[in-house]
Amino acid sequence: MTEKVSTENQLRDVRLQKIEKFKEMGINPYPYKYKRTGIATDLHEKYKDLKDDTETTDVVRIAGRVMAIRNSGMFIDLLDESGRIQVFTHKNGVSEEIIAIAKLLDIGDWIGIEGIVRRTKRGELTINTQNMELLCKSLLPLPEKYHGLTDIEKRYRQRYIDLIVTPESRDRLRTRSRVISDIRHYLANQGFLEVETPMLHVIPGGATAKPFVTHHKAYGMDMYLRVAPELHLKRLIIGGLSDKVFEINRCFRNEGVSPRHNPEFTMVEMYQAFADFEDMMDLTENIVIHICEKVLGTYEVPYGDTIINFKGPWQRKSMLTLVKEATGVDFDTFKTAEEALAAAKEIGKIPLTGKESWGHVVEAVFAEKVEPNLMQPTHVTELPLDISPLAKVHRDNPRLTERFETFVNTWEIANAFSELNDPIDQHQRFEGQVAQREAGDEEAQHMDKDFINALEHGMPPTGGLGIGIDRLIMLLTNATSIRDVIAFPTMKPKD
RNA sequence: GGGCACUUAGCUCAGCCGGUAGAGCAUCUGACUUUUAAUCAGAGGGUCACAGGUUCGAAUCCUGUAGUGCCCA
Repeated sequence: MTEKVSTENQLRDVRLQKIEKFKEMGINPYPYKYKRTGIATDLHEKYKDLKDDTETTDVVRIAGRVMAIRNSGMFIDLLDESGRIQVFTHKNGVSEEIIAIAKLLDIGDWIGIEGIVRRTKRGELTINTQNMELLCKSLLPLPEKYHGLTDIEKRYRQRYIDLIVTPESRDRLRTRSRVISDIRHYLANQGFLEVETPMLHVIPGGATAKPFVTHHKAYGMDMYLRVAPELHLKRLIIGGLSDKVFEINRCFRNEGVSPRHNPEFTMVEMYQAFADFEDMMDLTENIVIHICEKVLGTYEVPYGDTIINFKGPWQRKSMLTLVKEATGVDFDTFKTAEEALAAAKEIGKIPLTGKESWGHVVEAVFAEKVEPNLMQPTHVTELPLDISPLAKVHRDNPRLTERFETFVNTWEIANAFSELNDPIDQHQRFEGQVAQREAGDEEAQHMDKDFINALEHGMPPTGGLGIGIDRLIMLLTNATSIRDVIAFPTMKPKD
């Protein structure tokens, strides 16, 4: 036995031996169930007025994971889904078998405790063990109790460990779940029908983005993971399935990874017949304000050094106005892309190739000069036509669309428009996109003839809105990375 | 895609101008017993991310690779 074993294996071996000891005692280290009668926070609430150094006669059954062992096993901190509670096991109060079980426990094991509720003289609510059952023996050690798991990479790769030892991670993902569930209920209450549309697309569409390619064997063809559900949701509006539809689901974009971009992310998209982009602005605010009320209980949300105030109404300004305010330049006065490019050059530090259209120039100036200052919720309205291939032309200005993007903390969290329902116009826009693709723009959209065909059957005036759920949850939970609000973020394999 | 930084025990971290590895927690043995980062005594535990190079000698200096983080595009 000269073979060297790692510390981790040594620690694991010790626990494997403990499993054998349990078996020798006739105890199954992986039993089937445990009937509990209480959880930690409920007990803390129920007995909050119990005086120090007082014992009740109430017997409860709790279950959880051993998180700390003090005084040679006399005190155990148990963690269940609701929180922590202390367990006290004294050799004078229980059978020898229970003392034997307690001696074999490690941090990380799951146990069930039946016992009497009391409060210690130091004020800690405690369950005095009468009976103890091993519910699952763990083999691997948990991170250190004081510092927890600080290795960011390990927290993402092994989220199960992070969740055990990092309360903030549990809270964030629980908030995420509540936010999504709340949006779902809010929209349902507003008469929106929840639908599911394909993840596998033959033609990727509905957003300006690079798609993932996959392959369908039986059909012998490549397919794309969807970049947006937009075109299918509009088909449902055309079909009259419901005047209001929505979908909460994953989209996939084959782009770089950053603190604000995960290759797969969650969007809610909703479409409302007979509504326009102004109605969608109201809807955006109402949804977020509703979440603030229901989930956070406040409109003032701290993020980093600032406080974001979600209380409505939010500022609404056109992109051209904002650009004018920031630069003093009114791009609406330029008739051609050349004039706009020259003006942008004059402003300086705008990344441009010189081949941009008028709208792309406006967008670039906006991104550079306005976006970094949009901290409080702001609807940026009336985006240029040539960067909005699915939006309806503005009723007052043919170079603009009835579209807005909502910015919070400098991030775009929503994108919406009066949906283009003129099939001839849409066909021309697609052709423009195809031309951009052929000119080398990988993000430009494809021609979707079936979608044009659908539009030719008539889509009522419709407002459409997409909200990026992950970024919204980042804002609501003060998360610095999108990876903090996704349970299992995309990570490159280590080996 | 570019720049910078990080990677040492299961976890959290030291390790200086190059001399062959340290602490706390966790684990094990024992003591103690109403603790809460329990305490006390002792013990075991390392491919210093990986691959090269310089050197008598590398965790340390150099180059490359990988992963992660931050900033930029």
